Amino acid sequence: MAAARGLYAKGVVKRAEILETALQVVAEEGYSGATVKQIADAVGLSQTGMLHYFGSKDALFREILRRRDEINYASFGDPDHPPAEPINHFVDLIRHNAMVPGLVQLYSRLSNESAEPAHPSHDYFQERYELSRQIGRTVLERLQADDRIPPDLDPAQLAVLLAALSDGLQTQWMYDQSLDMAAHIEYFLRLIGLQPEASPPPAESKGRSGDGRRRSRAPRR
Amino acid sequence: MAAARGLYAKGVVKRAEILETALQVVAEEGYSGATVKQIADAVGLSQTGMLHYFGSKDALFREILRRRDEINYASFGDPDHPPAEPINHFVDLIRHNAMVPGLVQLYSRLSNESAEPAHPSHDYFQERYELSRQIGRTVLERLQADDRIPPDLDPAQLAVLLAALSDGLQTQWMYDQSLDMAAHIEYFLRLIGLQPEASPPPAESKGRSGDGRRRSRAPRR
DNA sequence: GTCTATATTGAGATAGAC
DNA sequence: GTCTATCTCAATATAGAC
Repeated sequence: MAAARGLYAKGVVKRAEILETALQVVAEEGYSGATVKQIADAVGLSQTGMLHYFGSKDALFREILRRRDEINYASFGDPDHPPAEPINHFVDLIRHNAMVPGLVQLYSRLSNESAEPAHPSHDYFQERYELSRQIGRTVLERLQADDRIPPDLDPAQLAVLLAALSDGLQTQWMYDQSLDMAAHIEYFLRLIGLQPEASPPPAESKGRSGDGRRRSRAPRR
Repeated sequence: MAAARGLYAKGVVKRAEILETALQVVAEEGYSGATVKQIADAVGLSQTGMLHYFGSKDALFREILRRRDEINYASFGDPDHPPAEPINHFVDLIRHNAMVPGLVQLYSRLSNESAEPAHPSHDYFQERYELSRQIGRTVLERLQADDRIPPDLDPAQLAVLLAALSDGLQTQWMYDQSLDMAAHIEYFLRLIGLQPEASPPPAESKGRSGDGRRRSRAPRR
């Protein structure tokens, strides 16, 4: 009945170990280096030996991306315990992406290849998109409650736009790494009138002066 | 020396014929149906017979997308002779995309798969992105000159955002066809304060009344 | 649990006849 | 110019030994 847990302790550890290595291989070697064989070699297992832990190539790569999300959430904000300034963390995450071209490529390709309903990773990505939009919406509602973006904006629609921008900027960036993804997201945030976080609670009611809300435009690019 | 032109008249016609058929196959059968064999069957040629006109699968698919752009430009605005209202044509094009899922998928996949510098279609997409941004920038500058978007916006940055939105919305749409891509683009355009086209030139200075520029928010979704 | 070795599949490229 | 038939190649899945 161990199948109920699905994995023995040792398997769990090994699995995790494989994912860490795979993540590194992809990040370093790029998407082309991301073949089952390459990863198996890096882990020091045979192809079959490694696939045993995941079942198939698709499942393995799906898990790589899942693991990456986990790491990103940990570094850039856990959805259950959102950081103090989630919108900055989002921008940081975008900025971080520019350091790991291989992972960006892996994500872009898989998310597009899995679009067909019959694809084994279809449901994973579908849910992931729903989740991103939901997180985005929550964060934006929070900003709205804090009076940092105008009350007439629709957080749900903005969340869709942010998710689209994130994906679309990555594609353009892959063709031109001089494009500054984070700067473009920041430009968008300024467009919607995002106000900087008010310094904690200093005596003076600072940062919310009577200048309405439209601020200076983006400087870059 | 016929190689200078590269093609005989008959070849040119056949080529065009193949592309039209291929376009239909992809649009109808989806990306999965877009195998060399499937297209060759639909055209009534053998795989080799057909590939003879293009050289390779990559080149064929690249040409399919190129031909599609041609058709879209013709229907939705030629870049050399921009239509009276290019921004509406852009939105129309997005709306039109929702009618041809197979082509959207083909485009999304190829544009992501070709991101590696070594890929045969890399240059094609790289140039296509540059061109889209350039067209976008020109259109936005025009809107700015006509006082239909605020003067402090940066057309170049907005062009990048529009291209990213277009791509990113398509990806999300593939996972949820109830997402209205055109409506989201329109929402973005309202966000940046786009004013409706002034009715040609009626005596009354209408449509540019003193309401500043921020208009009502998007209604949908 | 892990390996080696093999099978299978699928696509695309090529050669040479008609 | 076009077809038939064949080849190569890569990649993943599977069978069965240790």
